[in-house]
Amino acid sequence: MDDAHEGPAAGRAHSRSGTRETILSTATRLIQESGVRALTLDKVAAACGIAPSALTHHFASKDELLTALIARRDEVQEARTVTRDMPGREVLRAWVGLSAHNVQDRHMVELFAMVSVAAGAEDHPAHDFFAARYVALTEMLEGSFAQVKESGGLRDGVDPGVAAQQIVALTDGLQVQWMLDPSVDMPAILRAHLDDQLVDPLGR
Amino acid sequence: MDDAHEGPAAGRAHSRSGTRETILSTATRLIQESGVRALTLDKVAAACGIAPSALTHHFASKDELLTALIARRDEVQEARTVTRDMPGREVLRAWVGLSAHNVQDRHMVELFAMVSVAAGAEDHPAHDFFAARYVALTEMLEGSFAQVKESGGLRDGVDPGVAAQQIVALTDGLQVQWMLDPSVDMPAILRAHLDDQLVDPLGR
DNA sequence: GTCTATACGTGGATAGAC
DNA sequence: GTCTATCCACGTATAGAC
Repeated sequence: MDDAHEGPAAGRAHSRSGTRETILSTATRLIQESGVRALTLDKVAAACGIAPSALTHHFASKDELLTALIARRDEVQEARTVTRDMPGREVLRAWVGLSAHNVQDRHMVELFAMVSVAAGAEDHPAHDFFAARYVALTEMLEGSFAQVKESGGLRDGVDPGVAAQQIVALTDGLQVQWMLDPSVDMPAILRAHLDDQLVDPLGR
Repeated sequence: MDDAHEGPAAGRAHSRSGTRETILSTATRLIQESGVRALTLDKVAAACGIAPSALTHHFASKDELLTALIARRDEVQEARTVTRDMPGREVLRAWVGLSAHNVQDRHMVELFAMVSVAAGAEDHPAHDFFAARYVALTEMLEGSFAQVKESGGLRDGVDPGVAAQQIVALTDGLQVQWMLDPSVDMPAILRAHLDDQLVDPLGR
């Protein structure tokens, strides 16, 4: 993982200060244990064995820390789902599988949903980051849908660009419903949506 | 404490507590002007011309106030879109129209998204309220889809219950994308989704 | 029952010394 | 880079006046 493109306060490539990574994994662990709402910078610092204000040197604000957590999780999940050169259809299948995996990480889903919604506000520090994130995401998926379309796998009238926006939106929205009611079957509902668009069902 | 254990839902039965309504509309106005992030209880109180702690007597917490704002908006929008006895197909059309209307209320969309996501956390005070809200919403829409299905308007394999969850999730998720990129055409994407499920397109 | 005044706790940001 | 120390905003709780 290259931390080359990181935020404003990104360090040199060689710095590799283990502290930053320690903070990220510690914060992740705390969230997985007790949820985002319970997370305070003080607790993170304490769990890291450093002073609260020492965090400031690595992450200028709480929002920045949370955003870094998500960026970090993205890398892991991207590696888990989308390998370059993967056929479009397989990307879609992997996408559905991802939502199945997320069910085991409730608090991380909460974190993700909370921060991406907060970033929707124009004055939020991570607004641009998330905007770019969604552009990249939908473009990637649009490519997958386009690939399926070229091989005649898409039903008439289904536009790859629109389909990409839909699958992303559906995924985000389902997380909200699932948080409110864990019996909501995210993968099944996603698959049903795709099956409405694909000539041949994804199967399982 | 006031009467009984009134949930975050807040009542509409004992409607006229003048001040309560003043607080709600003032808070709404402040949010529409400056967004949710900028809203503090102090500002609300100041704008209402009352002391900050006077808010406590009407809304026990900030979460409760925000939830009441959403409940209030629900009533307006419900009246705007869904009239009882409205044919299922018309409900769906009205639902799409609603998203077109929301575009004019960016900050209220932010409020809605932010609170409903926050309420996803199990320890959030409004968790149960929002869970019930989504159940009511999806059941209403499921009824509409079922009605369309009975008249043969639904494509094979489309389940009314799943379709209801999908349209709600899609709407929520699209709001996130739209906040990050206002060029996202929510109504068009919603309509495209419905047209994939309906035998005859919704048209316009 | 509704308002005011005041104070407390928490949590995030800031400044400067080592 | 990390610390100590401080400050301030905000939400919440308490006591009391009308």
